[in-house]
Order: sequence, then structure tokens, then C-alpha cells
Amino acid sequence: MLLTIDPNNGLPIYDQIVRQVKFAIASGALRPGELVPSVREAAKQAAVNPNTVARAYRELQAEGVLRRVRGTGLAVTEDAPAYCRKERVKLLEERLRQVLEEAAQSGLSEAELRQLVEKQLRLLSRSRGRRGSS
Amino acid sequence: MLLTIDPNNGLPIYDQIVRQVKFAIASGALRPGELVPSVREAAKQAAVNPNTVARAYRELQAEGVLRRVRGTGLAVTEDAPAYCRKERVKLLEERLRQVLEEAAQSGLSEAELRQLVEKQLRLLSRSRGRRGSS
DNA sequence: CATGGTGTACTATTTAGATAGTATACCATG
DNA sequence: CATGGTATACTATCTAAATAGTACACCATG
Repeated sequence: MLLTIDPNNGLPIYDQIVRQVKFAIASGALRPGELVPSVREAAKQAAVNPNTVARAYRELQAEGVLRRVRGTGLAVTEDAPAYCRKERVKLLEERLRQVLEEAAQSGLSEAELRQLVEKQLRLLSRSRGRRGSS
Repeated sequence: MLLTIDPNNGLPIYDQIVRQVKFAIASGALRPGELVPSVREAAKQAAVNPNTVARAYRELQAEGVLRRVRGTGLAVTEDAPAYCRKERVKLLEERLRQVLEEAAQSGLSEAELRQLVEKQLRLLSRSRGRRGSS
């Protein structure tokens, strides 16, 4: 479980953490029963304040994604994978919708918009390929 | 020149204003020499504080998009359209890249990602059609 | 049973964004 | 030349996000 925080991502740090944990569970990288990094450990690794991590974990517990194991840490619940897969689609769709809406309001035609999207998808698959092959 | 502000857009209000003015110029809705709505007028229309509008306009002047006409208001410069068309692509690409990158990190395959994008593009063109026809 | 690692709670401080209110300098208009 | 609309500057206040530091309750481990 590796957290990568981008301070000027638009999203608050605690929200980035929430999303990344959900995504890790959705993708199977984190499985039910597994422990999430401790508040202090995650904070150190992400160069972020422990309170910020604690806030993210508090939200994840409130949503039923994590449960507390006394004296041990926070574990992924049994229901989390199904829930997180739904969340993943929902969260990504929402951000995508906002961006595409702004693009439409900017006066771009649908064709120009599709070109933009294609360009970014190509760039993305290229960097993905490099990551996989090296 | 109509400003539509979404308080929970992720972007700060002053930034939304900056972008919308640039987009209006890029699309030709605002042309060189034309006056932008006054700070007070824009603030009232968008239900926002005049200082927030003033901050956005200050940035637009610093970028050479608007120039001050003493005692009259702020006018679009001659160089603005070319500049704003470049900016439009740049600003949209940046946001789009962030979203697609997050989607890739979430474990979605490229095929699933493309499906998501297609779905949102379809929803978008549908609402566009409604806007145009009604 | 003491140690050390868990999460949690609490208060205080800092920063950015936004609001509120006031004051000022400018000038087109009548 | 007075009026009113323009941008601008300034201080103060408010909120959310993030940081900082401290303290506490819990319990697995040795």
C-alpha cells in the first residue's frame, strides 16, 4: 500500500488518501483482513501529518471500509471490495464529468473534445506501457 | 458574458472566473475591445464577493488578457484571443490528464477506462443537444 | 506485567480562500 | 464642475484544510 500525494491536485490530502485506499481495495491490492499502514507509518511515508491520515482513516471506518482491531491497527472489512469497486466508478465518473463539462462550456466542439481525450489516453497508455516493461 | 460558479467544483472561485473569461475569449464570445462585466456587476450576477472577482481580474490583467481603461472598466486586449485559445487547450489538458491518471492508478484497465469516457461523452452530447434544440 | 505500537481526542496555530466593509484615485458623462 | 460608475487598496473576519504537539485508552508481545 503506497500512498502518492500531490499537494496541488485540487483534492484535499485527506481525500486523496481516502480515494487511494478505496482504489487499492477495488483493484485487489488490499484484501479483506489485511492491515492498512498505521497512521504514523503512512504519515511518515507520505510526508504528511498523522492527523491528516487519521482523518482519512476515520472516514473510511465511517463508510465501513476499514474496521478497528484493538491494539493492532485498521483492517479491510469483508464488504469493502464490492463497495469500493462501486465507489471507484462513481468517484471517477464524477471527476470526469466535471472536466468534460468544463471543456464543453469552453466552446470546444465535440470533435475537438474527442481529440483532446484521445491525445491524453494515448499519452497515458504510453506511460503505462513503460511502467510495465521496465 | 455569463459566469456560472460551482462552489464545490474543486477549483477556487477566483480560478473558475479566470478560466471562464479565458474560455469566453477563446470561443469568440468576448472580443478585443469589449468590456468585461464590472467587478460589482459580475459579483452580483455570480452571487460572489466583489473582492473575489477583483482578484480574478487582477490575474487576467497580469497575464495580459485584460487591460484597464481608466474610469470605464476592463477591456479585452488585442492579443487575448490567440493567447486564450492556447490557454484553453492547456488548462483542459491538464485537468483531463489528472483525472485519467487517477483512473489508471485505480486499477481500471484501458478498456474499462475508455468505456467510462465514452459514457460521459454520450451524456454530455445528449445534454448539449437539449440545450441547442430547446 | 511492563513495553511499545495501535487508534483516538484535544487544543493551538498556520495558511489559503472567501467575505465584509471602508476608503481612495480615476474619469466619462451630463 | 459635480455626479456616479470605474478599479483598487486596505484591514478585519470567517472557514476549511493542514500542521504541531500532547495526552490517553487499548492490547499484542515478550
